[in-house]
Parts: sequence; structure tokens; C-alpha cells
Amino acid sequence: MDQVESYANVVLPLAIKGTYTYKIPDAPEFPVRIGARVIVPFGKKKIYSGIVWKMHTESPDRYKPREIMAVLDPHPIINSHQIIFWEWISEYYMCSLGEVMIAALPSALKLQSETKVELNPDFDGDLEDLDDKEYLITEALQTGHVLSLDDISKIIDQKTVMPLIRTMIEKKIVLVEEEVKNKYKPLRETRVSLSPDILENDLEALFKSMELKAPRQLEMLMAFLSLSYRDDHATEIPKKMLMNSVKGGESAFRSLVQKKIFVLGEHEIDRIKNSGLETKEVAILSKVQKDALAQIRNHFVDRDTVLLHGVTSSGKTEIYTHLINECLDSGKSVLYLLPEIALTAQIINRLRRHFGDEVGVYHSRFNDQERVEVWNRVIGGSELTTTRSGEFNVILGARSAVFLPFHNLGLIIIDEEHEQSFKQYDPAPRYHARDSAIMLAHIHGAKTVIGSATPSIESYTNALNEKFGLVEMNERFGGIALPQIVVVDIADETKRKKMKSHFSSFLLEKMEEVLTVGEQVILFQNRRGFAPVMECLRCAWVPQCINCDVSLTYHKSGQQMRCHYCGFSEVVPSTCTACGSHDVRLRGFGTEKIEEDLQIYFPETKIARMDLDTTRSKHAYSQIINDFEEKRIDVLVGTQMVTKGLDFDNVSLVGVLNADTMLTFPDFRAYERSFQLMAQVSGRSGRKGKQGMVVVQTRNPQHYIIGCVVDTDYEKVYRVELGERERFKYPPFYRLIHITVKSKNKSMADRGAVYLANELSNLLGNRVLGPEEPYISRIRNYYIRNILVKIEKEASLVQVKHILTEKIISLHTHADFKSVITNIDVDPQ
DNA sequence: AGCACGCCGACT
DNA sequence: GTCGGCGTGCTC
Repeated sequence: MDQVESYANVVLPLAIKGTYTYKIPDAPEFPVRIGARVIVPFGKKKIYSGIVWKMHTESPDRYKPREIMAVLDPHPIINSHQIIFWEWISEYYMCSLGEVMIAALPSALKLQSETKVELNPDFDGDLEDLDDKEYLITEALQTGHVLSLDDISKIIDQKTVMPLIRTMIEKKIVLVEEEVKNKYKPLRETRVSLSPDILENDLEALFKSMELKAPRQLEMLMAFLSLSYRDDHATEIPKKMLMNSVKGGESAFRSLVQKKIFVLGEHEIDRIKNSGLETKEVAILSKVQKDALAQIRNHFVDRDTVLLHGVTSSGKTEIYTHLINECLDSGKSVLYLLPEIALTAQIINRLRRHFGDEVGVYHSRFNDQERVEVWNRVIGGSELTTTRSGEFNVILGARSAVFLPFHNLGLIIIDEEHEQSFKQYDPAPRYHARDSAIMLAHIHGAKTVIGSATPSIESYTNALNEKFGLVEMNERFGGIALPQIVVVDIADETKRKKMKSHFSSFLLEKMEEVLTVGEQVILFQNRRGFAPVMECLRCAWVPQCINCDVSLTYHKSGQQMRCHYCGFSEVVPSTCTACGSHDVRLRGFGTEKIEEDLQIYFPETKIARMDLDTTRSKHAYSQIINDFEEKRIDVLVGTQMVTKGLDFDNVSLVGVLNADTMLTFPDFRAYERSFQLMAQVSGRSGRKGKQGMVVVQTRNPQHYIIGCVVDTDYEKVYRVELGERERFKYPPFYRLIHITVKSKNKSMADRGAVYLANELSNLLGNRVLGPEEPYISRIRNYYIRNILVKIEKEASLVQVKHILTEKIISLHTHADFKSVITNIDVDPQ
């Protein structure tokens, strides 16, 4: 009987559409499974690890499939829920499965080959008839063994190297091979134990013999015994720990190993350290919290998603903790999403207190190796690693945590639901973690709680329309009063010459008062539109980026002018490039400038800054937060980051330095966001038994948003904004899809965008807006044009997306626009 | 995404 | 004249 040939459709970690079909070799070492990784050839020479998406026996007729080279995983690393989830993301956000794979998998699980060049052993070593470049490469190979194409490109300072390498292959100087490396390496540790031959009564004799002849060895042995004793009579001690306790003990250690008194063993250890905390019962809830919890449970009877609208400090976290506890008791796991990495540090401690080492963290600050370990501890019973630590049943993470391989989700919590950082902007998939998580919960049959003090207009509408359950908490926990909010008109202050730098006299006075009694201050400066730039006083020239249509930003450290879009930098100019004048000075201010000016008014005060620049390194975030909590910092100056749900109990004054930069931002969500931001920072002020204060500096004290901030009137903001949204055709009444057209050629960007907009308008009519030139019209040398599609709720989204796909393909096949790049952003933020 | 093929400008 | 830049098409 004929053998039936089977094939696998494989997803590759590339931004290309669809899956690729490979033949499964008819051999016992090819136990191919859906959701497991296989190694496949792709194109002329590349080798990738792809994920098996489908298996079938239909032989493709248009091409002859190549064979799968190897199976990487005996068991799937992607479960059936994830397969459905990935497909939903790819369809809804209009991206390829490959792009989802890139976003979803830690890169240590995405393998691809690298071309390695090495010396041909037949090469006689004669460098005589080589030209300069060949000589350089050969010389490097003779000393460094193998080189990547990148290395070679650097050595000869040239982009294209393959033609050159090919001639060298022909001349039999070099060989080339494709190498796939497993990027995940378990962390190993050497541990020391006492040889089993040494019995307890031998020790005495051993000590005696060493006492005179080998005092260092004795010291080492004693250190071992004391460490062992301290660690509950452990038989094994990490070598590192032992060496740390005996300084310069290397040779003594070697002798002990040689004498077979110490025995060494290699172990794979976890990068994710267990906290070893003792767990406590979850806290007892207040009456209000109990009520809210009961309401959530009640809604869950006939709703899958509940919006918990609770003012800042109303104690939402305790409610989440109780929900998590119940979910774990029912044997299911929990995903807890937060918008910012900064927040995980605070919340993790609170969760670990109750759930111990069942809680795992996952976010972009984790390196790849750590991510693989979290991944494996979510899968449970995987064979990817050999260390067997407990499974994580609670994952606390930023948006990318939605991609972890959950198999038994019971509950998803999305805190600070309104935060825009839940939306990924670049690269694709441009997914919203809140909306995706609700879909993920649906796939798992799980429940979702989204929480916020200032819900997004979309979510609140869903709640009022009873699509979500709605639970409201209007009191701050423990009877902490809402802060007093004072608005200072800085236009007026400026006129009366009462402004000092960027601080009103009132703010400075209040700061003085608060600092004197040992309380802390948070100052918030939205940097957007207020970055410090250099300007010529004579001709108003401002240094511009050479690649982007933006001004360069002044950075004091390193005395540089930097582009925040492409990273271009140059030295601070001392003269104007345009007119040669020496009168160039700094204009505008960012957090750096505020920190500096503040120090002048408060020379004794410890001031720290929290923004993108000071939190770049891995632990910088938690370091600053820690220092502030422990009162090693008196005043914290920061951007958006300081507003987000951080809880400090000694802050009694919060200053918003300039509310106008946010209010005047050209975006339909500007007012909503300004309110959210100010409400959030205000929530940082106030402590037990004392009312806090918030000072808002603005030139528009009569603006309705400012009034709502003062009155903590979320409802009004919602009502007004909802009206505007309806009037101007924005969500939640209309869905938006944003299309970006890019080209290095300005005219091509223009014409391509016009062509696409026209094509779309033919079918979609006035739903299509644009093209328009964005505020920043060139980034990294690409000219950018925007098209916005507004789709009424009743219209078929699928149909519109289909039209978009068709017309974009038609743009790319048009001879004039082949090199035009397009991006699609569904539900842009 | 990467990589090869093929067409045009700045050098030997 | 050629080398090497960049646009274009294709990958199971």
C-alpha cells in the first residue's frame, strides 16, 4: 500500500503573510505536533525555527515542498488556546501570524541561522595574490577562527559582502556554513559538598592534621561547615558563596578538591529567584470593599467582564487579591496586567505576601533567558528546561504577558485600564492588551475585571450599556480625604512677575511648608512639546535633526543635542549655524531643567528625577521608587511615569507644573487624557489622617477639564467627551483604522497616499479622511502621510478590512508605488 | 525579514 | 569600463 505523505503548515518568525507548507519526512525521529517548533529551510540559505500550525495530506500542486529538517520540541510550546488567540490577533489587528509569533515568543525560542565564514583547511596560507579586502578577511580568519557576515562587513567597512565572499569560496580560501544555535542556556552553578567518604569522626582528625600544615584549608573547611549549618544542614553549598566567605581561598579550595575532601557538582538553577516569603492570609476587606467584591461576583453570573470604577486609593488591589485567591482555590490561574513596569515592583510585593512563589512577573525589562524560564513555568510540566520549580499560577505583567502559554486561565485583571500604554504601536501586531485580554479570557472561558479611577470613555460606555458589569467605589480606603486641589493661573503670575523659573510663588511656598515637616513632594511635568531646545536669539534658528522633521533636544549629560525619534546626536552648538551669532540659548524646559532649577531654591533638599532617561537601566525604576519610599528622596520630579498608580504614604503635595501642554495636544483624546493624568497624579497626594494638596499650574484656569479635576468630576468629563465623540465620529460610536503611508521620496509618499485614499473613497465614501501630513512629517528619512478610516458601529468591520487589504495590495502592485511602505493601526490610541 | 538579481552612478 | 549602491521580487 502506498504511504500517505503528510505535510505541515508552518508559521515562520517573519513579517510575511500566511504559513508555509513543508513535507514531514517519513521517519520515526519526526514526531511532528501542532504547536511545536520545527527547523525548516527557507529561501536560498536561511534556516528558521517555525511553529507547526496545521497538519494535512494535501500535496501542494504549485510547488514542491521542502522537508522539515528537525523537530525541536517533542511537546507543543503553544497550546490550542494560543492558536485561536494568535489567529484572532492577526485577523483583528491586520497583521501576519509571523508578526504575532515575533511578539509572542521570547526570542530565545525563535531560532534562525547565521552565516558563518571560516578558513578553508585546503587554503595554503599564502597571502600573496589576495587583494586588500581579501587580505583583511583572511588575516582576521587566521586569528579569530570564524566570522559572521556582519563581522566581515565591519572589517572591510562595506555593506554588501556576499559577492566578495563568493569569489573567495571559488578561490578555495574560505568555507561558509549556516549555523543554528539554541539561544536558551540554563544557568549553571557549581556546588560543593563534603566527600561521602569522610565520616563525622574523621573530621576531628582532619582538623588536627590541617591546623599546623594547612591553616587556609582548615579555614575553608570551617567556612563550609558554618554555611552548611546556617542553611539548615545543607549538604551542598554553592561554590560562589563559599569563595565569597573566604577571601583569596582559591588555592586552598583547589587542594581540598584534589584531596577529595570537597566534591564538586554542576546544577541547573533558576534565574527567577524564589522569594522564600512566608505567605499570609489575604487582608480583611472594609465594608465598601466587601460590597464591591459581592457586586463583582454577582455580575459574573451573567457577564464575563466587569469594570471596577474606584477613585484613587479606594483599595482596588485588595479586591483583586481576594478575586485571585478565589480563582486559585478553584484550581485556575490568573493574569494580572499593569500598564507600566514601574508598577509591577510595588504590586509584586503585595501579591507575594499572599501567594508566595506562585506569582511570576513578565515584562520587557526581563532578559530573554529569564523570559524563557517564566514561559516554562507557565506552561507547567514542559521539557524545555530541566530545572523543576513550581508552576506560576499568577502572572503579573505588562502587555506582552497576554502571550504566555496559559492553559487554565480563570481570571484576568487589567488595572489602570484606561492607560494608553496597553496599546502597542510599533512594530506590528498593533494590539491593545486590554481588548486582547478580554478576547483571551473569552477563549479560556475566564472572567475579566478591568479597573480604573478614570475609565476610558470606551470602557465606561460598555459598562453603561451593560456589555460589562459596573461596580463603583467612591470612597478612598481608610477614610483618607480627597486632596484639596488649588489652581494657579501662571499667565497672571507671570504678568505680576511672581513666577520663579517654572514655579509659582504659591507652589514654592507650599513646598517649603511640606518639606519643613518632613513630608514629600511629587512634581509632574509632561515633557511632550516642552523639551529643551537651543535657539538663536538673533534669527530664531533651532538645530534640527538631519533625518527627521523635528528639533533636536538638549541633553545636559554629555552636552549633546539629541533626536528623540531616530537617536541622531551632535554637540551643543556655540554659534548659530544659520547666521553665525553667538547668542544661542536654551529654551523650553524638561524634567532635567526643573530638577536643576529646583535645587537652587531648595539647596538642602534631596531631589530625584524619574523619566525615560533615568530609568533606562534594568533596576533603575525600582531603585528610585525604593529610595522615595524610604525617604532618601524628598522631591520626585517626573514625567507620566510618576502618575501611574504608585502608592506612597508620605506625599502630601503634588504639583502639576504645566497643565496646558497636555490640554492643547492635537488629538481627540487630549481632554480625556489630561483629566486622567491630573486625576492620577492627584491621587498620589494625601496620607492617613491628613488631607493632601495638589497645585495645578495653568494658563487656562477656566478650562472645563481643570474644573473637573478640582471637583473630581469624572461623570462630567465622560458626558462632555461622549458628546464630542458622537459629534465628530469617534469611538465608541465609530471604529477607527489608521493607515500610514511612508516613502523616502516625498512626492512618492504624497502621490501614493492620495492614490490609496482615492481608491478607498471609491468604495467607502466619506468614511475615508485624508491623506494628511502629520505634525512630524518625516522620521528616519521617511516622509509620512496619514489616512484615517472611520467606520460606524453597525457596518461590517470584516468587509472594511477586506477592502483595505485589497486596496493596499493594489497600491503595492502599482508600478509607481512599489517602494511605498504602509502600516495599518486598528483602534489607534 | 533576508537575500539574490538587475539596473545606474563614482571611481580605477 | 567596473564596482558597488539600491530598488524589486520571492521565499513552501
